[in-house]
Amino acid sequence: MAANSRLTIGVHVLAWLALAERRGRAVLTSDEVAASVKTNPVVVRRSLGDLRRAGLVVVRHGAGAGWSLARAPEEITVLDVYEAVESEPLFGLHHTEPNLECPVGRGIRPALGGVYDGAERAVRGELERTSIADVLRETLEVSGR
Amino acid sequence: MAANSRLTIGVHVLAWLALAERRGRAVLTSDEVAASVKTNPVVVRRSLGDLRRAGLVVVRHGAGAGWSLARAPEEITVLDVYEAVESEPLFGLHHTEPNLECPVGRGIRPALGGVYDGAERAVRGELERTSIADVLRETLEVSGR
DNA sequence: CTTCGTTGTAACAGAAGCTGTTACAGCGAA
DNA sequence: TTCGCTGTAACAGCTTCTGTTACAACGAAG
Repeated sequence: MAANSRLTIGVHVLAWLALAERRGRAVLTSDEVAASVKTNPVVVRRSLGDLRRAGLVVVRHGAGAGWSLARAPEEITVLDVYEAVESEPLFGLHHTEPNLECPVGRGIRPALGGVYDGAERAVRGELERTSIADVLRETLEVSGR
Repeated sequence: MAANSRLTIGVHVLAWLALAERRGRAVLTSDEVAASVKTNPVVVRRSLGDLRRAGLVVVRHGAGAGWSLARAPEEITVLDVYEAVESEPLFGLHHTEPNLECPVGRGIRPALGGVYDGAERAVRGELERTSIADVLRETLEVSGR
């Protein structure tokens, strides 16, 4: 499948907000964020909406409106972003119920569910190890500031 | 996205072949496998084609044709199946290149790539811990034989 | 060497999801 | 009251997945 890029967009947006804040720009509009991601402002607002519902960013309305981080970038992990933007499990079970008259068809789903749960736990544990501040630091090292 | 079910189909097919073999049916046709998965035989042949290219199953043509495992179910891991049926990475980067004039846009992709590589490694390590024989055993425990 | 059941693959339709885009109502600070 | 920005609906284009039909190719059996 063409893997979706929502996690990438979400992390990019937060890293950019974190850098702007460090530079004294506490609030960014979706237009300004979209310029860095190079996509449409509505796409960014959709992503920021997910992040806002998860409590990772706050929004200001009215004149001088825009977005900022809800807490320090050290305290937002990539796992937080993953949970904010992703609702589907990593692996899907059968689209249609397998044949329940077959012993394999009858028992395979719970058996596979255990394996998939383990894989999800592994991914989450790994994503939790990295914060937005970590990503921003590595990003700036690569881009040479 | 609606997660795809190819890994599930692949594991189901192999578990069914393993059980059939244990019961003395060394070779199954795609029709017989499809009856357990409850889907179209062509869908099963597509999955079996992936598994054959990966060396997990062997096919016989002509009269009495059909499929069987290429090696013992204890020596096929869920990771083998994952690699046989899945080509895309777990997480996608930006669809369009971000703004390279922005420090974040310039460095975010390699930084995120490191995080995603770690997550892929974690998933693979977890999938490698379970064999088709393990899945079959748990499946039969659940289905009560 | 013919027969016949099965494989391997192309082609297509329908459904679903993602990205990108336009449009516009709603909000709130100034 | 104004004005800039948000929030969201609606739509198009693209891609992928599943399911389906169709048919050429293969090879064991007789």
